[in-house]
Amino acid sequence: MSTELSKTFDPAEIEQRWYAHWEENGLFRPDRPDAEPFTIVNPPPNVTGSLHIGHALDNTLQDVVIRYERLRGKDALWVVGVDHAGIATQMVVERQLEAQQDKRTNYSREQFVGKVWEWKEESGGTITRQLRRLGCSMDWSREQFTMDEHFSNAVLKTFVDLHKDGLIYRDKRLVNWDPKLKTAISDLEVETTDVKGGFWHFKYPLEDGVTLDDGRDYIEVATTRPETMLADMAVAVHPDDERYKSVVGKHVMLPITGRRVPIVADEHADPELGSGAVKITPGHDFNDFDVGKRAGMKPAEMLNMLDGEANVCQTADGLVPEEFIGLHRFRRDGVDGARELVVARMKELGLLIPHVTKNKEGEPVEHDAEPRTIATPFGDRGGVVIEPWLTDQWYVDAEKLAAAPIAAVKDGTIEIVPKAWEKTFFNWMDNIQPWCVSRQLWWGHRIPVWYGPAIKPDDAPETDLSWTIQEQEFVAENETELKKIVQEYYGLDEELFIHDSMEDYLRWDEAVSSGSLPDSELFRDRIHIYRDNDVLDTWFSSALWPFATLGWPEKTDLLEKHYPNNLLISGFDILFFWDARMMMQGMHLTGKAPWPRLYLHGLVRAADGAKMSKSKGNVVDPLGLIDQYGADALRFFMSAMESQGRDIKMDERRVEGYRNFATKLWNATRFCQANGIGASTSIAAPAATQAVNKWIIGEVVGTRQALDAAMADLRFDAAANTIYHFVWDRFCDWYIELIKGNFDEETKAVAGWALDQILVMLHPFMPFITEELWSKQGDRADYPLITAKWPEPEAEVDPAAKAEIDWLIALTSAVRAAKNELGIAPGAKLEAFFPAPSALGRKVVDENAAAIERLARLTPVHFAEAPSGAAMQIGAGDDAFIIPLEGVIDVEAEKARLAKAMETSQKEFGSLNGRLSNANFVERAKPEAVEKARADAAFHAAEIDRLRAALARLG
RNA sequence: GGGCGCGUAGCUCAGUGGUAGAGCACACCCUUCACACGGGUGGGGUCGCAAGUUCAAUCCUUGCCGCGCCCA
Repeated sequence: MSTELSKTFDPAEIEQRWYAHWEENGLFRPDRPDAEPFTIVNPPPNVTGSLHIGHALDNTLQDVVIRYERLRGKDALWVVGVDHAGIATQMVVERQLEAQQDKRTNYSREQFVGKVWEWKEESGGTITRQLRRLGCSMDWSREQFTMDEHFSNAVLKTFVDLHKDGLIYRDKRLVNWDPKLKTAISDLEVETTDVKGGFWHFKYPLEDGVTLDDGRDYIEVATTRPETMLADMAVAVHPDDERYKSVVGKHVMLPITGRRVPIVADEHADPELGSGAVKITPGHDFNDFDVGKRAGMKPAEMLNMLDGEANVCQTADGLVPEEFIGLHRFRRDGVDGARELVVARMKELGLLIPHVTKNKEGEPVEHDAEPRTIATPFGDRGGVVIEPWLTDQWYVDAEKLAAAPIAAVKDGTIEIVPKAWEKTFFNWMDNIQPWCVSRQLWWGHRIPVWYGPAIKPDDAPETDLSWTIQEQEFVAENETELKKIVQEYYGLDEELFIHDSMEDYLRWDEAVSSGSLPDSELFRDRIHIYRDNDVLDTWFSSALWPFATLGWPEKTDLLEKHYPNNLLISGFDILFFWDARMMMQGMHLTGKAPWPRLYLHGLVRAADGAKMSKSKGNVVDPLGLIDQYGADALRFFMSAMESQGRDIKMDERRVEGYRNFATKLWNATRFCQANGIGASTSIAAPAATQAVNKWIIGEVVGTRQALDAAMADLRFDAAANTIYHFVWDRFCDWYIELIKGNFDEETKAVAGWALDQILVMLHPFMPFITEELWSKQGDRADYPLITAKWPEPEAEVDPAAKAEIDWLIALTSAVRAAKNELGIAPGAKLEAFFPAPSALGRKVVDENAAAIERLARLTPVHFAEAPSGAAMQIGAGDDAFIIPLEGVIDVEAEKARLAKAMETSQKEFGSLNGRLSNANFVERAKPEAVEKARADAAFHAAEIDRLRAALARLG
């Protein structure tokens, strides 16, 4: 029996109650050992994070899919977890320390990491609680964290395996260095922004009495970063540049440092740009680094003039004047830096070439620099200008790993939806750069590499002592393995002393040479090694998410069954960061594509189309929307607006509209209950004899087919709109109206069944209200909707019933429209004549007299000629009703109405007839098109006749 | 500079080689016993501009204009 619903729909109470019920009863992952698996993994949000509108979209779409597949009987697994988010999380905890006038470096690494864990335990669950409010049906029982032991082991194994395969290596080269966070970041984490800057022109004096062909004794260079001249190592000119051919191979004397550097020929120098000569700072510029290498410089020889915080330090040649040491690279917080001082000194030396403009009076005005817009790299987290910096870092050979994913997308093993993204994907993958994966942080997966002194290679000549300054790398998953390989290298009987950091090792080394520690603490007889300080890029670990969450590298049953996953849904903004890297790691480590399909959705934008951001203050909080309209309404909004990757503009009115939709369904169910319509007793459609019941069964079938088709193509908008229109326009507006006053057993059974089907089909989009209504429609405690059965094609469309009801709807609509236009009260019941009924028309009128009286408000209907006199004429399909209204209607208004209809039909007929009389159309168009045109033309011809007769009747 | 996407009713968006739709907004009507977060009816669009392909173009092609994003 059904339980009476409250008069009003209160989402908050229902949401809270049902979510707890589902989770407590394990309904997010019912035990279905023999069912076909369906698996998705969530993009793990940052453990520091809280739910924003983008999460709401992303997780709604995933939940729609997973609930749909669960209802279809699959062993649906939605893996959930959070990401340790190295930089972001470390920043949060450091900020907390700052607030207490404390800092990270006041603690040991171990202590600090302990503090991060404490914080994680305390507030790391925020976002997972919020996902629950959205109704997400993830498998919380297996919640994952990238720092979990098994996951961490997988990360280390990956590093070791990639290293073994030669796909990961240490290299000294320029990295994108974030001087605020004091870590390297990958090129994807750099955002280039145009900022206003300057272009300074300097004279570099030529050495040894050399002059240019035009007699000048200096070479002009221009730069946007004057401070880097302290580490200049060359001046480059284009090899074909006639102006400078004579000085290639000669030298200039750098002002300020007095460094003598060569003039080299390199195609990097653009003769069109500035003077055509460029200063080369290989240690602080990516292009210059390449020029330097081409000129024969080794990375180790390249001069570095900045420390990790981008303050000036002494270069290896000791030529930077003392006054520069310690200055920041450029002005910061109102304090001048090295840039400003270099410019000042150059000006004093008369070596600054001023930029000259004219003022209003036409007089020349000198400026230090030419104003310029400069594309400047910023760190996406720290927000400060990135410094190209020469360091040792670990790199993944992304180019090699990219080959398999590229092939997989090309041959369709992986389908990217929408397809337009494939081109972007290829463009990036084809030009992929080595991936810098080491980060100078404490929070994260520590790189499993140790360093020790090198031993003399067998083939090294006695005179070559270069090995003595080399370090030997040991890469191992765990300490046992480490000991094994270290002892193999040094000789099996050596004992080890492992320092936890390079700093510890250096302290020990210092103590050995200075004798500052007693011999008993030095362990001179052991081999001393130390561990790499750095941790791995967070994306290096999250790239393992589709399989390491399932137990990899162990061959677990779960992994066996649920890997590869079936689908990945993510925002397009992490296509490279995460999706591509999952493909690379997944295909290399498991030999399989992580999923056959990748769905990319867009961004949720503010109502005015701007990107939401905290600084703009236009952020819409999804939890606020849930409070106001309910989670179901927000979810439905997200689904209905999601049309294959297009950005979604936030439109609160629309969320409100979907709340109204939920209310509509609530009230429709209340109405059903009030009339004895309860839960269906069968999954198959009940037997039906009445047209209206056969019709609604057919409509359910059609809706389900359209919904399945939309879901198969991941057309969330089409799926949502399909069910929306079925519920409102078919079920509520017509079916319920048609059955009012006719609640026989058949109708009650069919109505109950149709409502159940609605609840099932709508459930993926609006899980809370549907579950509530499902439970209140009948006692189904052991059969909750979340695990109910998706409608199967166990019912048929009855075309005859459909034609009958369509005719009835057309008649009703036509009568209402005519009354409205003629100003007749909508409720007025009118007597009608139906002199020449079609077989269909006669049947419908015979069998639905009550409905025609109630909806069309025609009664009685005579199958007879109408009496002469003024009357209005109503059409339904090929039929015409004559409604005498002598004295009641405005004859002129009816004439105008008919004339307007006549005009429309004539225009249509004219157009159709024109096409049909075109031989080209009849011969060359598709037969169906011709056939349809003929039928339409015939209809309009008949309509014109009917209207003409009606007008004639009016005189 | 290269690439991608978008331009359809006042707004937010679907859509199809056969003459255009939804939600909201708007106008008028309805205190009809599920629902005014409702019901009924209606107005409103040379589908950015131009040319081409085609019997037929909002849809395909090219160019242009405007907007957005990504990469350099």
